Amino acid sequence: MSEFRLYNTLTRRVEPFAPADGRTVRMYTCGPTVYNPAHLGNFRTFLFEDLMRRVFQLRGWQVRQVMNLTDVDDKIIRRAVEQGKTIAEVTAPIEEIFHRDREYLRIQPAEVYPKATDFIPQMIALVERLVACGVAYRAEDGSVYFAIDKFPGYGKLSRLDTREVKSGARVLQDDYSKENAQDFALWKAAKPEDERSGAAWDSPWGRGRPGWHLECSAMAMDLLGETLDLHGGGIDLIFPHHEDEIAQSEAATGKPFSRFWCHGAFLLTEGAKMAKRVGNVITVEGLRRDGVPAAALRHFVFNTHYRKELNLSDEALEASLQGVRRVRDFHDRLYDPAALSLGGTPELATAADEAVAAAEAALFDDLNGPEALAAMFNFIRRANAELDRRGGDRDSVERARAAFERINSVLDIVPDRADADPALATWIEERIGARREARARRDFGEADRIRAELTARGVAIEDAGGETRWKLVRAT
RNA sequence: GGCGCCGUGGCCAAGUGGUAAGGCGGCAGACUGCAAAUCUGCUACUCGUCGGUUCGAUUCCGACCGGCGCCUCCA
Repeated sequence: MSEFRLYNTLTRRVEPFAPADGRTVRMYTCGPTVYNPAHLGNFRTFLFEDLMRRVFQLRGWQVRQVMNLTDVDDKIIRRAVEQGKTIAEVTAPIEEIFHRDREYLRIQPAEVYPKATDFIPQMIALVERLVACGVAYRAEDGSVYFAIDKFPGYGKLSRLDTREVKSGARVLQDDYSKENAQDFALWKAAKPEDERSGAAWDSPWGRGRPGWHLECSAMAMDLLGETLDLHGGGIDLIFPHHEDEIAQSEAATGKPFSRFWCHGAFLLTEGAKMAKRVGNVITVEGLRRDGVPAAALRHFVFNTHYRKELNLSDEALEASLQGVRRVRDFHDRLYDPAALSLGGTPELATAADEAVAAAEAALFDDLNGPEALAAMFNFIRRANAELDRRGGDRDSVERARAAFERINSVLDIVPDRADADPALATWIEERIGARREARARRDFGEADRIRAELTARGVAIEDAGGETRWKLVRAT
C-alpha cells in the first residue's frame, strides 16, 4: 500500500502520516460557534475535514472524530441578552440548522459532537492543573489567565514573534485585567449579562465561564487522550486559537497535544474572505433554494486543493454543476441493467484499475482532491468509450462499478435525481408514448412538438437503443 | 510594521528540474429523423514581470508588480 502523506502546519512540511496506534485516527476538528447558521466558507473547512476522514477510511483506518460545538461565547451571550433568552435557547435551533446543512452537504457525522457547556467540570479541572503548575494566575477581577512567558514553546505553531509589538495591527484592550497583554483568558469572571443568560458557573475562582480556547483542550483530551493524532480547522484558527490550545494543553500534560495540525484555506467571495462582518456570506440554505445540489458543491470544493484559496463565482459553480451532471449520467449508464447485458471489454477493466490507483495515489498524497477528480473524469471518458463497444464482458462492468464506488466513496459527487411526483411521471410517460407513435408514422413535427412540451416542464429526453429515457433537469 | 499564502489557456484548476492533468465553455466530425447523451479531433511553443543558478526552469534563488490572509475570541 502506498505511503500516506499529509501537510503538517507544525513543521510546514508534507510528512508521512499514520495513526499512532496503527488502526484508528483520533482527530479533533474545531466546529462552529452556534449563534448564526454557518456559511459556505465555514463549510469549506468542514468539507475538507470530511474529505480527510473519508480518505482515512479508504486507506483502511478507523476514524474517531470529535467536533465541538461552541455554545458559550461573547456573541452568543450578547444575542441572548438582546432577545431575553438563555444561551441554550439561542444555540439549540442553530445547532439543528448546522446538522441539517451538514447532512445536505453529505458530510459524514463525527463520532462525537461535544458541547462546551457539557464539559465545564473538565475545563475547571484543567485550569486547576495549570494554576497548580504555576503557568496560570488569578487576576484581581477573578478571571484566570495563562501566562504565555511561562510556556517556552509559545508561538511554535503560528511562528509569531511574541515580543513583536505590531504597529499597524489592531491592538485591542479587552475588558479583563492581566499581567501581560498577550496572556489569554482561561476562565472569565462572570458579568451580570453572563448570569442573566445562564452563562455562569461556580468555580474555585468564583462564578465565571470558560475562555474560548479552553473547551477544545479539555474536550479533546477527555474524549481522545492527551496526544491526538491530528487537530484540524480553518487557517484563521492557527493564531491565537490553536497556539493557545497547545500552550494550555502541553503546559498541563508535558506531552505533545497533537502530532499533526491541519488547516484548510479560505473560501473567498468577491475577492474577499467570506465572513459575516464582510457581508459577503452565502449560506448552504440559500444555495439549496437555488437548486444547487450537494454534489456540485462538493465538486466545487474538492476541485481546488484544500490548502489553496478558493474563489466562489457563478461561473465556477456552473462548471461544477455541469461536471456533476456528467458524473450522474455516467453513473446511471453504468448501473443500468443494460450495461451488464451489453457488457464491457478487457480495456474497461484496465481503465477501472488504473483509475482507482490514480485516485488513491492522489488522495493519499496530502488529500489531492483535484487530481482525484481528474482520475474520476478520465475514468468516465475511457469507460464510456469502452461501453460504447458493447464488448459483452460482464465482469469488466462489475469491475467498473466497483472502481466507481471506491472513488466516489470519498468524493460522493453523484447528484440526487430529482424525483417527479407520480402525476407528473404519468403525464411524462403518456407524452413519450404519444411521441413514439408520432415518430413511428414519421410525423417528426409532432414528435418535436411533444419534446418541446416536455422541455418546458423541465423534462429532458434521450432516444437510446430504441428506447426513450427521460430525466428532470433544472428549470433554468 | 511582523508572519504567511497565491498569480498556469475564455472560466475553474492540478502538476513537474527535461519541456503543461482534469472539469466547464467553444469549434469541427461520428452517431441521431432532428436532438440529447456518448465518442473522436482541435482549443497554453506557454505557466505575473525582470534577472540569476543550471546542459535545461513553469518548477530552484533574488527583485519587482498584482491579489489574499493572520497578527487575541473569525472556518
